[in-house]
Amino acid sequence: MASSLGRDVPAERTAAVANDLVEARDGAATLRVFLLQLDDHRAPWAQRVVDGVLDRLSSAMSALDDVSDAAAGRRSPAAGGSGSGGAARPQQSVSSSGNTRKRSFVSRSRSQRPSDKKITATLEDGHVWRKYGQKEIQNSSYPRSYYRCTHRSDQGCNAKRQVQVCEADPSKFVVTYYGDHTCRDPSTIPLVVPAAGAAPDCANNLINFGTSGTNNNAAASTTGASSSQYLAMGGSAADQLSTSWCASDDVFSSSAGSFMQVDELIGAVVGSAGVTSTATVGSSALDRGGHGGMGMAGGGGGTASFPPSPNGLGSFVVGSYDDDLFPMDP
DNA sequence: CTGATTTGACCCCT
DNA sequence: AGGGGTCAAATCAG
Repeated sequence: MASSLGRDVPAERTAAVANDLVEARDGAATLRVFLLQLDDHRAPWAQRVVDGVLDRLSSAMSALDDVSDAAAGRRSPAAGGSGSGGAARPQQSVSSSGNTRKRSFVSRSRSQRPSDKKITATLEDGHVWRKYGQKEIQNSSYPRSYYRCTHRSDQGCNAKRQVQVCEADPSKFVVTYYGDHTCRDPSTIPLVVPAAGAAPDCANNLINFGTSGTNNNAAASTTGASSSQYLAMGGSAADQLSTSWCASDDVFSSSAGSFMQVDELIGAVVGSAGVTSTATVGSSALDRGGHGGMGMAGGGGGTASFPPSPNGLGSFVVGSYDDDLFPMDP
């Protein structure tokens, strides 16, 4: 079909560019969070500037998407998730155990391109995930786990991710993200924007990259209370290991509210295109798996698996703030 | 009781 | 035909 557009741009290159854009966006989002710590006068301004950057990045990414879609001769929009092959073809079959299973093929966005891929030591990324499958993969000695955003049902958030233990370094995970979060659940925004007049020192509760939490975010394990409600930020900040795939380690110097200078931060974000996260933030994920992470919640429980959707705390939720909070200046 | 995970089965895509 | 992504019943924890 389309032939002219994508032909000039090698797929690999567009993928690389896309990846850079994703990382830049992440960095900008991170930066945004920090700029919010500024005083009331500068915060809105900084907010707008960063929003502008995010907007540009987003549009660049979508433009790139269009190009590569055209290049790949992609057919389904995959945006809403519906469409693609199967169409509406409800089927019914009987499993070996005698159960009748009806299946409706609504969204089989199979050839969806990853929006991001990271190698990380922690599975937390600030979103609440729900595991919906696990599978042994051909060329891998470790199973692959499939997660989707918890808010898929209530908000139609199509974000997904696949998690697999890194072959080269089993202490790390290869996390592949598909789709973007469209959910706007406040509970996924631990970074509470200080209400007007709120004491700024609550910053410590907003982001805490402190190392005190080296081990397990076991608390983050969903199995506890309703995972979507997990928002322990208020309590002991010391227990919160807010690691993030944004390679925060490279950017922030942690500990008790000591934040980087903004310009330093910008330099870090821009300079290091961000964010290749090999965030070796403790081996929390593994630790967690050790002490009861495995099959802690589920049924049968046999094969080794990943910790059940570790909701992350750290969190930089791109575009998660209500715009109303940041009115435009005249 | 509610909600999350496990796990085998199903089915699309390559 | 087989691999891989998803579904959904079964199971379990809080």
